Amino acid sequence: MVPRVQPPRLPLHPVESSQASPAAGLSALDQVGALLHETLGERVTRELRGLLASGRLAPGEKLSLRRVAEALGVSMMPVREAVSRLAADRALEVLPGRAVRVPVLTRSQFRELTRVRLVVEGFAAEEAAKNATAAQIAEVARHDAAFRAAAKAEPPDTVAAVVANRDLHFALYEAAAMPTLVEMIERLWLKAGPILNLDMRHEPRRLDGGSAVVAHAALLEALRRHDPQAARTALEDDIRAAAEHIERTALPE
Amino acid sequence: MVPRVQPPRLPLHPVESSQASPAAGLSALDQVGALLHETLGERVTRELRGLLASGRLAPGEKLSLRRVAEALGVSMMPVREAVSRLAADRALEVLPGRAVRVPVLTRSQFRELTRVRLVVEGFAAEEAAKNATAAQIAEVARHDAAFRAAAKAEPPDTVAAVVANRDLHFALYEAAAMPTLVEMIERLWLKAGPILNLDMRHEPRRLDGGSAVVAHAALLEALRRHDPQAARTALEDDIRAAAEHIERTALPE
DNA sequence: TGTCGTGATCTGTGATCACAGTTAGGTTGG
DNA sequence: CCAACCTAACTGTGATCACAGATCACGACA
Repeated sequence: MVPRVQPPRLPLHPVESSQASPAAGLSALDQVGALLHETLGERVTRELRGLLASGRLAPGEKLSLRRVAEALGVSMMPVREAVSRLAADRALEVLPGRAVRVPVLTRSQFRELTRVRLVVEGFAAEEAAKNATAAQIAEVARHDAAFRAAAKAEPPDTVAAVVANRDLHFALYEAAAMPTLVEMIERLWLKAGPILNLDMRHEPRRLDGGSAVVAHAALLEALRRHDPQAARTALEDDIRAAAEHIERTALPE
Repeated sequence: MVPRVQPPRLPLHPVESSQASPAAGLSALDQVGALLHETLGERVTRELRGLLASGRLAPGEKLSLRRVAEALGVSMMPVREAVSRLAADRALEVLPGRAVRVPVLTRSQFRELTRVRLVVEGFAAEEAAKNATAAQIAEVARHDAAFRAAAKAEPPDTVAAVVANRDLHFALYEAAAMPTLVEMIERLWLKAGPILNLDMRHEPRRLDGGSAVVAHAALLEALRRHDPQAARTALEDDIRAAAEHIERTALPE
């Protein structure tokens, strides 16, 4: 009865063990039960988030709850919960009578998203420049090195570049020490992720153009000088350059 | 076997028919199937949102899926979906092994939320001042009048004031013509709603102090002059005044 | 009188089943 | 050969059942 013998396995990445950093200065007993509990629904949510953020799920692609459930080896229930959450964030959309699919951004939607990102992430960059510790700056530098390596490789390692770029940005935002803000930015990236990364996958030569490399270097220097205004400008340049490229090449209508 | 004969009916408000404003310039046929289809889960989500935004659900209050389902006359399933969505937005939180409850903001969380609101809503005010049509400005003025009436009544009509204040702010944000931005602000308000409105309910004399009235007047004048900078400043004053009052009176630890 | 154990009852989570609506494919009639 | 119908498969939604863990109150023991 099964229409195809081989179920369409989704390209799942391994569970990234995002080990919570242990809070210092607590009795050993206090941290025991903390990281144990993770719901299946949360796991599926994280899985789908990763797929979206890395562009493995293309805009317009349709998902089936049952297919996803089968691919992940769980029942339909946790998938429903995950899709509900992501749909609430507009990271997925459910058509009235049909299937659930990855939203396709119109040009004007993408432009608005970019403007919001400039405001919110620009603010995060300012705060990060004010508050960043030496260790946090070093972390950003580490991801910057990884990004440059991936971009300058022959041929460019687009997958590694996408990951390094994401890590670099969020290492910066974490340095702002504003959890709500970081969550908000994650939601924005979830919306933009599919186009951004789908494009980078198709057009790896954008990497060696160097606009991102230049912006990242300026960002790091501003961070080291604790110069909020320069950090914001550098980040805005980075976002704007990527957005302009997307608008030219990968946007419908 | 039921512990109490009278199930604890939630104070549900009637379904506010938030009739979507008809998009102008469309064939009548195009909007037929649009508002027909509403899932039970979506309805419950809207219901809970209203309860949160209006402060009918106090911070720390615990909810039971079965109780809510019973109160709304639906099965547990749609409630689960609604709670999943709201929990994804941190408008509700589910304790690991326990119940789901309205989050209790710490002082530092509230401060961060306020700072983010200043940035995001300040930007929205700027854009609104640039783009607002005469009709949109009139709409804001209408809600301002309603707010002043509620605030100056004897005794002050706190419920009407909360509604008018919300309508005023979102009429402003709508004028920015950035849907993603408005959604983002709605999420912020959902987090702050419980404390803000719980406080206004307990301390109605904050209304006649007039800081909000003054800020709203300045906002309207800036809007009429299409002065983005003044609009931002007025809105920031409004947010800051309310936040300072909350910090003084209604915050734990 | 204070404290610990214990069982009933509640919690959210997950799975399974039923259903109405839609889609797509295959067949039939022109 | 093309178009229209019609059926079978698949969609998300909702309900119901089962289960492990946590809470709370009552009662026994010190």
